[in-house]
Amino acid sequence: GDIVNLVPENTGAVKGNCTVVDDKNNILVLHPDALISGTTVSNGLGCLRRAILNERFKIPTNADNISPVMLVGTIVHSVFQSAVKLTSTVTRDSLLKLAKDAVSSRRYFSDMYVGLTMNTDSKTVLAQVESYIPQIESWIKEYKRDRPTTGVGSIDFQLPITAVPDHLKPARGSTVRYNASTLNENVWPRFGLKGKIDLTGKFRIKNNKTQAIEHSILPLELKTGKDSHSMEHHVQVVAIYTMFCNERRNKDGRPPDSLPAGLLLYLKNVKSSCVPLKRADQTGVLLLRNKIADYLAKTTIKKSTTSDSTFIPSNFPPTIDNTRSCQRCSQLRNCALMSLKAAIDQTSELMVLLSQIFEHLTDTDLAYFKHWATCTFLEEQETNKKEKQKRFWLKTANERMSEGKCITNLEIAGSSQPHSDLPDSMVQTFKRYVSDCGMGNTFQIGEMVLISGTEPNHIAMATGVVHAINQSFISITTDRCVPTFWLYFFIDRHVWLGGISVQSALSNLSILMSDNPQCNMATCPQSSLILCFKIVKIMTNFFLLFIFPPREPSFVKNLDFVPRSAKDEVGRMLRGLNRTQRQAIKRVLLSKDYTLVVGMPGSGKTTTIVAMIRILLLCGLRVLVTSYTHSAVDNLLIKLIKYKTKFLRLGRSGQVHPSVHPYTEEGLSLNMKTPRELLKLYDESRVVACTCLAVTSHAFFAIPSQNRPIFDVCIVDEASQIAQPACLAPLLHSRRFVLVGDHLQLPPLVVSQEARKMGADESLFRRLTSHKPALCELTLQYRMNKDIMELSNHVTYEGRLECAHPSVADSTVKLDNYESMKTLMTDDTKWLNRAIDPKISVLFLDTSQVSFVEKFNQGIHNTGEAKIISALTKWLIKAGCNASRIGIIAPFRKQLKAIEEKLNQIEGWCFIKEMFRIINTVDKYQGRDKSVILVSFVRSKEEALGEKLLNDWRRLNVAITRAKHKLVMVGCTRSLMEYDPCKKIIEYVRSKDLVHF
DNA sequence: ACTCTGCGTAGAGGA
Repeated sequence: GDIVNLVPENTGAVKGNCTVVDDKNNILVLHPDALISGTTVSNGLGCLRRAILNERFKIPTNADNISPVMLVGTIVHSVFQSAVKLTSTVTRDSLLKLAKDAVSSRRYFSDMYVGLTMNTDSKTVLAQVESYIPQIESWIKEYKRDRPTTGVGSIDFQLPITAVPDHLKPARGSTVRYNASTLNENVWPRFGLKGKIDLTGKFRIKNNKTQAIEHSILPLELKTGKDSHSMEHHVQVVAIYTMFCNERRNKDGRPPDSLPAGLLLYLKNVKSSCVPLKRADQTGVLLLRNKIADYLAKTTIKKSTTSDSTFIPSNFPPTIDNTRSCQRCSQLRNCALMSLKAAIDQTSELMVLLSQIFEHLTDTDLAYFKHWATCTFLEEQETNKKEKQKRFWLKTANERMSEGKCITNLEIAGSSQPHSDLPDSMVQTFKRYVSDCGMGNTFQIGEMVLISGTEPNHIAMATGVVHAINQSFISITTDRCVPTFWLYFFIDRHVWLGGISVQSALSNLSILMSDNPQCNMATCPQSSLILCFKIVKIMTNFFLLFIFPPREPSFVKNLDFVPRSAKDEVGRMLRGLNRTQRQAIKRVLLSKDYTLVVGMPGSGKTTTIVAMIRILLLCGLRVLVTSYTHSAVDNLLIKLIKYKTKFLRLGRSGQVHPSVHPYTEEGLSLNMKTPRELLKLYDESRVVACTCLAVTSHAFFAIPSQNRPIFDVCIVDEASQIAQPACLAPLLHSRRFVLVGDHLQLPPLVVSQEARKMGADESLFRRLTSHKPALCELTLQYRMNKDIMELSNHVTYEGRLECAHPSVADSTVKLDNYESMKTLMTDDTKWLNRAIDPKISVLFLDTSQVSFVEKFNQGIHNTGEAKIISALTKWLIKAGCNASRIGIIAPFRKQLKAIEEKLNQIEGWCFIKEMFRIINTVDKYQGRDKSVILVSFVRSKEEALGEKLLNDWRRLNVAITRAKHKLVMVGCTRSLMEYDPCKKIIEYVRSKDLVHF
């Protein structure tokens, strides 16, 4: 069942109906849609296991992201590329200027920041970069032949004859034309490989066999380190890049005698060589690639032999057991963790090495890792199944176009322009060659896209971000000039393939298992997986953290630590809050380790967090604010802005809410000249906000562990919706933390049933709710009137919800035209009358007698219910209810579509629905409310329904707690009685006579 | 076949 791609090379190898694939003929690519990077393959040359671990645990285990040496290498590359592009004569001074510009470029700010934390300042970096200038100068002087007539970006090089393979001699004496207009090109070929070429050029050469003059496009790979001429370099550079370059650029596939070769330049001693691509190299590389792709595609999970119910991934490459190389392997800890102790031969030398990794860990600690790693792998496996369908190159451009994921028939409109705000960025504009249908709605500004040429081999030439778009033009921000070899282009939405959630989950777990004192575990006498906390003294003399078994939270006795100067202000702020909110904040202030704040629906959770942040600041504490989604983080920040509280928002500005933009790193560092200023900004920010996943990847947190930024308090909003491994990251950077959420609302989304059975949807919040002293409940709510609240109290909250105010309890929907409209209603529309009547706050419209049966067509939907909902909506608007105050909820996406179709007749509906996000799934409605909520339950079937979405208490709870004044539910009670949560709702509304047939 | 968000990326060099 595995999918392969056959790359036909030699038609002679076809025998009858069969195509021969062997060491001499043709090439087979396994899982061709899994694109493996060139570095991963060359990594696999030394140790396959390490290559896989590198992919799985993307974030380096030693927490030092980029070493100063690497930084220098990166910058030298960019200086070299700029130097090649120079149209004026290259002088020592012009090169020095390039070096200076590169070192102070904003592009390397965050890397330079990491350097600073390791005592490497920009001066040191510049000095090292400058040491390469003479080499760059001599290389360019030797090979560059300026030809002003060829125009900008076209440069001729002369290469030494010895650099060219024997059978091919440069045409006309010794001159080889080298057109260096493409730098740092993306590589995504059909061999299932991806990568970036430093420099691509066009050769004009004479073939000694045929005497013909050929043009061949060759890649050049630059190395600034030692001229090791290692296997790795040859594999990465020559085999992979050459294979690709030849494939993509030299038309008609590969004429047998054209020049498949690549150039390798070691800049340190200016040694360049031309390495021809041999068939054996090519097949060798692809065999290795195929192995890696197979390991990555199938992380089969096996039941372990031990008694516990966890699984271990069985399809993992073996250890190489070479102590010399293993010793300094950056993946050593992860290698050990994936070996899970028992699997390694006890007598091997490697065992000694690995056992050191485990020394500080107990079996319980390891079981925790094993449990969550297993859940993560299971989840990945399930996601992979779906992701495969997303892989866009398996469909034609026109198919993608019709799905709104692609814009075809684009041509270049003018040359790349420098971006006005972003340094080092270019903007390339395209225009639609045919204008039969517009493209205005295809993409949004800020979205990531891929730019491709029209030839099948020219997929993903460059990546970029949508800068502007209208019906006929689209402009893309890229970090370099878009190659313009082709006439026509298409632009695709960037589909994300690598599971960042997998990588970050595994990395977080790995860090938790590290020897870092902040992550220390304690022995657990009880059964595993009960995460809890132990106070461990760490080097900063503060405390944390994770441990099993459950440890009760601890508190200080009083609030004496609040600075005298702040007391009045703190008191004033506390008085502005209600009873339960005040208690929660006091609890947080007194806490030594952790607090859980249960924010029930409409209880002013955001208000409380905002007040909490401001009070913590007044107490002189530094606060980290996170949540899983950007919108949740920004939701808090927007309120914080109103109080003029300063903060630093980390994260891609395209994802950040526009009103928070001035506070993003990009916004705040706009006029910065040196990385030192960035360091200052980081150091001085008392409130830092970002998503959980950003913590695992952002440079702010990436500095070496002993200097890792430690916050006094970390606040995690919507914590009940965050998967446990993802939630760990921010906590590892704080001394104590506050989780805010509601475990009676929706849990983290887990797609794998198996993982869910193992408890993968248990958030850290939920896990810790068993520690009652840590819990504070915000029970006073400002949203629902008493009838709606009572329903929720009955179904979920067991009477704990209270209205914060009598005005909340008694409020009803405002319908100015209701009375005049009532006269229009007949007996036939009695149900409508009852549903709209402002005095009735909760009503269940039972469809079981009219048999509105659900249908399945790319999703479950129910047209009958959709009709009812749209009729209700129209009448509500007529009765004087502003559309913005109406919310429509269904559990299934397809039903939303069905409802939308019915509502499209309303004038200006498209605009209104987008503007006020009226129609959405239950899951997406969490955290929001509307005056009137219409719920369509959809499910109605003759036979049994089975356990599905509606069987989750928490989803039902979310659905019924979104309405302030009016909640109308539409559904087939006969079918819904199958679900216990629905049954409870139906029994309640029946008992109160709130059902209409 | 329900529900769906988060990531810039691949390589930068060392042994």
